[in-house]
This record gives sequence, C-alpha cells and structure tokens, in this order.
Amino acid sequence: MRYFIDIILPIPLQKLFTYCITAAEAEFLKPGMRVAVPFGKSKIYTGLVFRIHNEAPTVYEAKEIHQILDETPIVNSIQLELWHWISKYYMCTLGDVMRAALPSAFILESETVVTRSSLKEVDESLLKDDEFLIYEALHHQSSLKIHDISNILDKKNVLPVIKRLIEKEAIAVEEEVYEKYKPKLVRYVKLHVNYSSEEALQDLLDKLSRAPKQRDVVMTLFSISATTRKPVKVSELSNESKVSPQIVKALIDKGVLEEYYIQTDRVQYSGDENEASKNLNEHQQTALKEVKDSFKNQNVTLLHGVTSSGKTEIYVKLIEEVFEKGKQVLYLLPEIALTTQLVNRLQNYFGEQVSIFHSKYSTNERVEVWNNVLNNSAKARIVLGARSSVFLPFKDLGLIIVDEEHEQSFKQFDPAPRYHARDTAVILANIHKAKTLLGSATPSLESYFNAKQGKYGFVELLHRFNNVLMPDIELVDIKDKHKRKRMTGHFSDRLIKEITEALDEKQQVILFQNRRGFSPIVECNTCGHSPQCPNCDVSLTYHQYRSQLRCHYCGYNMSMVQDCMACGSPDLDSKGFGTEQIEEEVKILFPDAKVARMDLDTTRGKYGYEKIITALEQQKIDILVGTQMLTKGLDFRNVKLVGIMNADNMLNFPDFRAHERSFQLMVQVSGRAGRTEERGKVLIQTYNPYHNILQQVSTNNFIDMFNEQMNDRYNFKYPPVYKQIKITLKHKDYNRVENASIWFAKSLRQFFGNSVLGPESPPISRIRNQFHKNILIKIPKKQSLAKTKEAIIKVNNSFSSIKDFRSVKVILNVDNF
DNA sequence: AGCACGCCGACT
DNA sequence: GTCGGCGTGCTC
Repeated sequence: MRYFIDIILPIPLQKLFTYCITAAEAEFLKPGMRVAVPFGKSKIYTGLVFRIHNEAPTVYEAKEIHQILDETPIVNSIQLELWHWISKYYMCTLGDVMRAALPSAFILESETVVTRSSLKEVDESLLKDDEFLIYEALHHQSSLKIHDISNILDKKNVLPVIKRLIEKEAIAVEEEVYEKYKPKLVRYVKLHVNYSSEEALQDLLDKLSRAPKQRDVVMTLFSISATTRKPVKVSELSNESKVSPQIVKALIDKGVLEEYYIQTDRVQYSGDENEASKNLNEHQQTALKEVKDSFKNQNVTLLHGVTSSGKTEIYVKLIEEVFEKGKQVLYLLPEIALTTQLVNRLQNYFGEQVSIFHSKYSTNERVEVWNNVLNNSAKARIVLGARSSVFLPFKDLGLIIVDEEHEQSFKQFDPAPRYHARDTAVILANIHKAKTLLGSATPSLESYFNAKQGKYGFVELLHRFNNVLMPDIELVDIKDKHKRKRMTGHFSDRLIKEITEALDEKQQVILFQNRRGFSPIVECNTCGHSPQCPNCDVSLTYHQYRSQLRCHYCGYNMSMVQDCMACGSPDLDSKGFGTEQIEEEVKILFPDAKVARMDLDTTRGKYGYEKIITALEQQKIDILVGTQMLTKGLDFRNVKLVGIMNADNMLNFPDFRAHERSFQLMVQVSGRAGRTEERGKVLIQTYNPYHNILQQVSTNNFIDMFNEQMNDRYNFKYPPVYKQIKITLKHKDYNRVENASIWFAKSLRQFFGNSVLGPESPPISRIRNQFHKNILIKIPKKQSLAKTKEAIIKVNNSFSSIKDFRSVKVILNVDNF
C-alpha cells in the first residue's frame, strides 16, 4: 500500500498538491502539520497537510516530501474547517488563507545559496566581468544569497550569470531552509559549582577582597537569590550591584560565576496583582442580564450602547464567566483601537491571562502567542486582537466579542483572503459552539438589520456612564457664515468662540478633518493646471511640513513646485484643506495653545500613535487636530469640545455607505466630548445643515438614520438587503481592461441579467499605472449565494482561457463593503 | 505567486 | 551577432 498526502501550499492556486510518503511517515503525520516539499525545479516550500490517503494520482508521479517540520499539528481541525469556509465564501484559495493565517515564521521558503566550488581552481581570465565579481566576492565570504548577488552586480536578473558560473564549475548552489522562529534566550548566572562548599566560598571571598567590585557582585548575587529564590538574570545582577556588565563578565571568565540561558517569552506582562472587576451600574446590570438571556437562544447578540456607556465593563463580566468555565475568549478590535489604554484596562482585570495579537507584533512575538493559544496555556486564555486573530489556533472558545463592530477596517481588502473579521468570527464561534457579542455605539446597518430580523439577539444600553449627558451638538452653517464674512480661514466665529471658552476653562479641544496633508489640490491661477501623480489618476496632495507633493495611493512624492509646471506662472493656489492646514490655522488663531496633529503622517513610527495619546492624556496638548484616527474608542477625560471642520466632504463621498459612515464617524467623534461630569459640546461646520444625516447626528437619532438608510438600500438594491460581489479587473493597458471587462460583464449577464452592473471605471481609474474596471453583482437574498459563486468561477475560468485576457488581473471581492 | 522557457528589439 | 526584455505555461 502506498501513502500520499494532499497539502496546501501558500500560493494562490486552487488545487491541493499530492506528495508521496512512506508508511512510517503516514503513521506519524496528521492534518495540520507542516512539511517541507520540493516544488517546481528547485524550490522548497512549506506545505500544510490537509489529508492523508492511499489514492495514487493517475496523471503524474507524486514527488516525495523533503522533510516533516512539526511533531504535532500547529493547526487544528477547527481551523481547517474555518479556512475551508473562508476560501469558499470569499472565493479565494486555501493557499491564500494559509498565508494570511499562519505567522510568517511558520512559512519557510528555501533560499538559493551560492558557494565557491571546491572542485578546482578556475582560470580567472575565462571569466567575464560580472562573473569575476561574484567569484571574487566568494573569496571573501564563504556564501552568497541571490539577494547579495543582485546587490553586488546592481541588477535584478542575476540567474543567467549564476548559470554560466555553474557551467564553468566556479561555483555551486544549494537550497537552504531556515527555521525563522528563534526562541528568545535570556542570560542568567549562578555561582560555579566549585564554590558550593562553605570553605571554597570563604576562600573565594578572601581572594576577592582586593577586587571590591567583583566581591560586591558576588554578595549581591547571594542577596538576590536569597530574597527571590529564582534564577538571577545577568542584567538584573549588574543593575542591582550597580556595576558594569564587564565586571560580571570578568567573573564568568574567571570561572567564579557560571552563565546559562533560559528560553523566555518575548511578550510578557509585568503588572501588579489583578484588580477585581468593577461593579456595574443598574443600566449595565440590566444590559448584562439581557445579553445573557439573549444568548440562551441566540448565538449572536448585538449590543448597542451609546458612547461612554461602559460596554467594556459588561464585556469584562461576560469574559469572567466564560473564563471560569475554562474556555477561551477572543476579543476582537479594530487595529487602531488596540491602544495601551484598553490593553491596560483588561490586564488590570485578567493579568497575564491576556495575550495581545496585532500586526505591529514581530513575527517572533506572533509565534509565541500562537503557541500559547495552541497549547491553551494560561497566558493566552483571553486574546485581545485585531482582525487576524480569528486565525489563532483556539481549542475551546466560549465567547467572541467584536467591539466597534461597525468598523469597516474589519474587512480586509488588499490581499486575498478578503474576509470580514466580524462575519468570520461569527462562523468561528459557531464551529466552537460559542457565543458572539457584537458591540458598538453606532452599529452597522447589516448587524442592526440582522438584529431587527431576529437573526441576532439585541440589547440596548442608552445611558452614559455616571449619567453624563450626551454632548450638545450644534450645526454651523458655513455658507451663511461666509456670506456674512464671519469666517476666519476654515473657522467660523462660533467655533472660535467655543474654542476660546474651552481653552479658558483649561479644557481640551479636538478638531476633526477627514483628510490629511495641507491641501489635496494645487492649482495654477493662470492656466488651471494642477500637478498630477504620474502613476495614478489623482492630483497630488500638498504636504507642507516637508514641502512635498504626494500621492496618497502609490506613495509617489516630489518637492513642492514654486511655479506652475505647465506655464511657469508663480501664481499657485491650493484648493481644499487637510489636517495640516487646520493645524497651521489653529496655531495662528490660538498662538498660546499647545497644538498637535494626529494622522497617518504623524503616527508612522511604532509608538507615534501612543505618544500623542499620552500627551493628550497628560494635558500636554490643548488642541488636537486629526483624521478619523481620533474616533477609535479613545477615552479622553478632559475633552470639552469637538469641532468637525467640514461634514460635507464625507457626505458627498461616492459610495452607497457614505451616509451611514458619516453618521458613524460623526457620532463617534462627538462621543469623545464630555466624558466626565461636564456636558460636552460638538460643533459641526457644514454647507448644508439641513442634510438629514446631520440632523440625525445632532439629535443622536440612530433609529431614524437606520430607517431612512434602509429605505434607500431597499430601493437601490444595496446591502444588507441584497448581497454584493465586486469584480475588479486591472491591467496597465487601458484598452485591454476595457475589452476584458466588457466581455466579463457580458458573460455574467447571461447568468444574472440586470443584476450585473458595469463595467465602470472607478473614480480613481488608474492606480500604480494599472487601469481599473469594476463590475458589481447584486444578489437577492433568495438567490443561492453558492450557485452564484459557482457561476462567477465558471465565467472567470473561461475568461482566463482567452489568451488576450490572461494577463488581466481579476479580483473577486465578496461583501465588498 | 515564482520561475523557466522562448521569441523579438537594442546594443557591442 | 548577443543581452535582456517580457509573454506563456507549469508547478504534485
């Protein structure tokens, strides 16, 4: 009997690959273990065992595997089930899911390593210049990677050179696979065994009497180990005895001390004893009870709690309960809301049982969290993480909390799998027979709709904590203000007055402008020309702080022009405004105030974001200007006033969710105001104060907004009433995408008729030199989603068998919102 | 996705 | 005449 395995490879290919294994390997291997396999001519890839069987492939001879990489599965059967669901639902390959799900340290890839051939000396005169360079380099260095060679020769295609050198027997190549994960080792010291006896020790101390510092070190070592009774770190020892590490090293060299290493977790919690969770107020208690009741017959419950109503405390109580049953908890948050604030709060309650998982973690840190979850270790009973934490190897989940459920950043857009973490979480919870709690102050229409339909349970919490009043929201008509000349730059007299008052009361102010940079368009007053991105179909945004023009789509940048690039006129004007410009105006209007700005540009570094938040908390900032980053679940105690500089640009965004999103954004920013005793104030500047959304924001009327928006969704067949799949075609040749997209849409219409919209060029039709075309399919609830997808795959298959279209990239995006 | 193979324009 | 560009096809 022969044995085979089907494995998933981390490449976007629909099929699994079959390799042959020995009987012993078949005995040992289990689904979810990794194997290294030869793939293609020379590469070695990491594959994940999906199935073990005896069915020999008929049309090809299966290769043997290279190596088994795990002793036990690193992915469990529940995960494989989830992966399968994701690949089916979001129309991507298992390989795509694998790449997203596993920390990159788990996916090893071979690297070609070039070494000097020891066979014989080569006649250097026979080598060409570039060949000689490599050959020469190998005299100084025993091996070179392909990447190094590219650097030496300063070109990307180096394989021909390598090939020639191999033919001349000057070099040899081999494939090397590295284990990327390296456990972190910490250096510890102890007294050498030679000095364990009393006499030897006394002898030693006598000898060291002429080396007082060294003697100190030894004495300190005793006192530390006596008090802590734990191994002593080298760093700890040198700190405690107040000497340089050199002296410790000298003792080690002398053989007085002995060093050894212990494997340590990179991610560690160093906090005090856990706090007991807070007592809930009556509203929270009612809500908690309602959530629990709802869970009796619903798997998913939506908690609609107004900003600052204390949802987190309710989560904590629920977590405590699940936790006592010995089950795991996943607490999902948008990446950006994963701030120290919240992490600290949870760690105060649950101490080191909380693990954090997000994209700023290094790959080694991720492996550690992964392994802790896999082993159900005490350190990872509660995982607080961003969307990718749905892929962690949970064994026994009891509860998933999706906080800020409405956040669209839960949906992944760019690389496949284009999954929505909230929806994936619901599926994951179902597989675990666990419950899901969705929480938000401004639920998404989908979730609220599901709740209304009875598909989800529903609980409301409409009182702010400590009975703080909801902020007072005032709309300012800037069209009118302009007419009456009551505007200073982008500030109305009302806004200036409120800011002045807040500052006088030593309160803080937040100004929200949903656009970064200084101004999005620079225009010549003479000829009307404005600088465009050479790679994308957009105007360049002016960034004053570096005097640059930048493209927000491809990152292209150039220094700011002094005169028009087309006609040379120095009379340039900027249209529109971003956070930078607001910041500058504030500084002029309020020269004594401390002003800071929070947007993508100021939060680049790893702790950039944190620094600003801390500064605000410590009242080192009076006025903070920022983009939507400001909205994400931050708890600022002392913010009295929130100003929305311009509500119109978000309302006019060309997207069916623009209104919903504007509502969410404005309510969320408003929620930053007045979180303590004093009632907060929100000023919204707009050209159109009678816009329904603005009225609904100002009265915090979620229900009205919901009803009105749902009406539109019914009329225009948009989600959540209809399902939606977006197909994007990309190519650098405009005519080719155009023809391809027309063909694609026509073929789809044969299945779905008028439910197919497009092809259409998106508002930004070219990004990174690729032209885009969109096709949208609207799917009625009663139409089978599975059948629809089958048809799309069919069309896509015939599409890619047409020679002319093969090079056109097709992106399938299910639930593209 | 890589990567090899194979066919055409720009240079020694 | 070669070098290197990218279009095409395959990977168990």
